[in-house]
Amino acid sequence: MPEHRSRKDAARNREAVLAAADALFARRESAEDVTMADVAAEAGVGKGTLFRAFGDRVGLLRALYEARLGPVRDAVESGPPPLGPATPPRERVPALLDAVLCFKLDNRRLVVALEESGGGSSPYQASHYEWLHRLLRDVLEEIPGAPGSDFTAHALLAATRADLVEHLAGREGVPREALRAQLADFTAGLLD
Amino acid sequence: MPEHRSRKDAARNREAVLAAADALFARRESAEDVTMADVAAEAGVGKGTLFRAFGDRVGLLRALYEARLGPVRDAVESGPPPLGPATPPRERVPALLDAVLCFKLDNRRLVVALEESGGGSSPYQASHYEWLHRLLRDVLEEIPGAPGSDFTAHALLAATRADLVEHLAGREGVPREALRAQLADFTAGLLD
DNA sequence: TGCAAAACGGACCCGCAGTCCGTATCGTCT
DNA sequence: AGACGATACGGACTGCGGGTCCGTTTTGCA
Repeated sequence: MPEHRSRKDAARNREAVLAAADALFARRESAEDVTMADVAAEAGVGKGTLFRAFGDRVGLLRALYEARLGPVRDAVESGPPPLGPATPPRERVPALLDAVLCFKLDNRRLVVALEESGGGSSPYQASHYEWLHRLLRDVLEEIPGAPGSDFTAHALLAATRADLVEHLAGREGVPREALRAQLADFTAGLLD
Repeated sequence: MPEHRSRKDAARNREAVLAAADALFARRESAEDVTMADVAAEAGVGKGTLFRAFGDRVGLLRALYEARLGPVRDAVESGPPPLGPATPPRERVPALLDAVLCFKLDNRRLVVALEESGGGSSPYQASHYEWLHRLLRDVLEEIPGAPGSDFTAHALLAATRADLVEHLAGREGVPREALRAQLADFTAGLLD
């Protein structure tokens, strides 16, 4: 039993807001022009409710992000190869990066919004980035002959930055499979 | 002779604004909390003047950026090795990346501000990015055995993203030389 | 010196994130 | 069931920053 169950209306409103935000991000061109008031209206809820549930804009974005990321996290932490922990490092690195790339392709607008939000040096302070970085670094560490896995992990993840993906896939129209292939080539080039 | 000399007061105010913005970015913690009104006040100028001279916030940032970038551009386009055009490709690639990294280290706050500004998929629409990308890609192209130089150029540049640099050098306190060495190792790993 | 064009500057407007507080709902205790 | 404290609701309200407007001042040419 959870210590303090949240009230039923609160829980339902939370879901409504999440769904509304999802719908709006899907519908609108850029996440930039989805306002908090829009989300509240779409969810049929007051702004106060929205902010109480998520704190601020970034909180909402993060909540959505975490929800979408869940399956990937599971696949990585306890799934079968080539993503799961039983995979040999040399195969797992490209698999991880491919998974990240696909995730960002599937959630472009949301991820762009999240990576841009919160001035200063986000997205590098977000917990999911730290998780991913650590994981990738540790896997790289197990491949002999790779220098500076910490920076290498950062650099590889930087190649999947949301706005780069958006630029290539969205603005320049590079097809999904081509992008995946290029990223795969790139990482392959590194690991030899 | 320029076709239309701008009026003397206009020119002087433009310089004053540039200098003021420079000073403020140097003084304040983050570029995020330098407002246009601040810049105008520091320059001893009205907001109208500021906006007439630079169009908008991004315009001001770009102007500052171009001014700082000028020397680098010259060194790359017509300077001596290892940056200039006479350098053999295999040496020029790391030299270029090192130059970019140093530039971003020296202009952290400004570059972070510029890369974050203008929603959507900037910084990939900025002309200087396109210039840099093309250049790097063309140099890579001349190294045999490197696949997909277009994406590779993007990926390498992504490793010098301003917010990553800010995170490592600023937040985590990685020393300048260490960062340069890590980037050098990384690119060396790719080119073999 | 006179006068139009160009530039000035700060009051003003607008849109949005985030707050506040009077009202409505929940769930529990008797 | 009734009632009452705790919790949540919602939308009017605030603060702030980017960008505009327009009456006033400066410039530079004749």
